[in-house]
Amino acid sequence: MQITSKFTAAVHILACIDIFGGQMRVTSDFLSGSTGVNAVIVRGVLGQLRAAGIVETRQGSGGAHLAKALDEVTLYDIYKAVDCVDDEGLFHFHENPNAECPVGRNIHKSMDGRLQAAQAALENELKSTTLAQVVADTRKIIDEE
Amino acid sequence: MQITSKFTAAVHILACIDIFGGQMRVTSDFLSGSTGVNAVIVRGVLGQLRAAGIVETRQGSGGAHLAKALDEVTLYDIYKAVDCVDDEGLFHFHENPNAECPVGRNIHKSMDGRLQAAQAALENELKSTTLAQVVADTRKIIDEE
DNA sequence: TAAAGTTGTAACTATAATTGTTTCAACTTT
DNA sequence: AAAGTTGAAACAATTATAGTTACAACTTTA
Repeated sequence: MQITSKFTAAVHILACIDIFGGQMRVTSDFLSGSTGVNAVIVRGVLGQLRAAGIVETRQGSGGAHLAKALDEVTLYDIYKAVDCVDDEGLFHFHENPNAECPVGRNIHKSMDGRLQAAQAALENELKSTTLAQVVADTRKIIDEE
Repeated sequence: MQITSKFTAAVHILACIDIFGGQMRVTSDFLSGSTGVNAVIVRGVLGQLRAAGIVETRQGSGGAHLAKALDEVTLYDIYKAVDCVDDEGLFHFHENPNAECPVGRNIHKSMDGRLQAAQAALENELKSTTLAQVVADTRKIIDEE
């Protein structure tokens, strides 16, 4: 099981928009070239980021732009935007526990809080890092190359 | 994206082994009935739990038994046993970033540590709860019914 | 020792999720 | 009007998950 690669692709995309946005028009085709992700998928990700208020795009003119400051976007915002984990939660209960068995009808209840806590721990960690930090690290690595 | 339901099924199975193990033989067929999970899948999960040293099973005689005290098994041990997340990690990098792009060839490096930290936060939370706690909660809920 | 019941496992199927692809209308700029 | 772009629908390919069928190996017990 793995979280969709659209998440890391989205971070990559946002880093590109910041790093290359000054010099050129950052189109879905360019982003496809940098990420290795199909241009239609890139446009899909950009659409999700747009819906979340993270980027701006326009038909025709082309080129994506950031809609927020880098330090106002956390990895969690991106994770939510690309819908890594749906409303059902990260953990997936087996679906037909037997209600006639005392364990079967209660196991969900007795685990739920703990599983939610684990998911929250993951998400809080993602909230603690901003795009500004990731882009700063990326720029630093590039400069040191 | 969701973590395999074999994880919650495994916890359910272990709770059943503890709660019903005194009174009866807890077979894969019985566990299939309580969990609603196919008996062959149950046997597969039991095999993984056995490989991890958490349960004991034997061909022929039937009936699974716990190989450890309830408070010596954490949710993390079960999560590892049923292989919820493989060696690649919870997060999944897009696979063909362009090495000729400065962002493409460095994004992995600049995100990796933070993604590992997020995964570790999840796993540490799972380490903090034992099967003893889950079974105690389950028994309590059953008693209050 | 034969019968019944069970585990372990391989091979296969069904279903769902993920990613990629094709196609084209709508839009903007030149 | 032409060129380039986004948005989105429809479909295909691939992979992952869970279920199913089938059966050999094993244990108990009658």
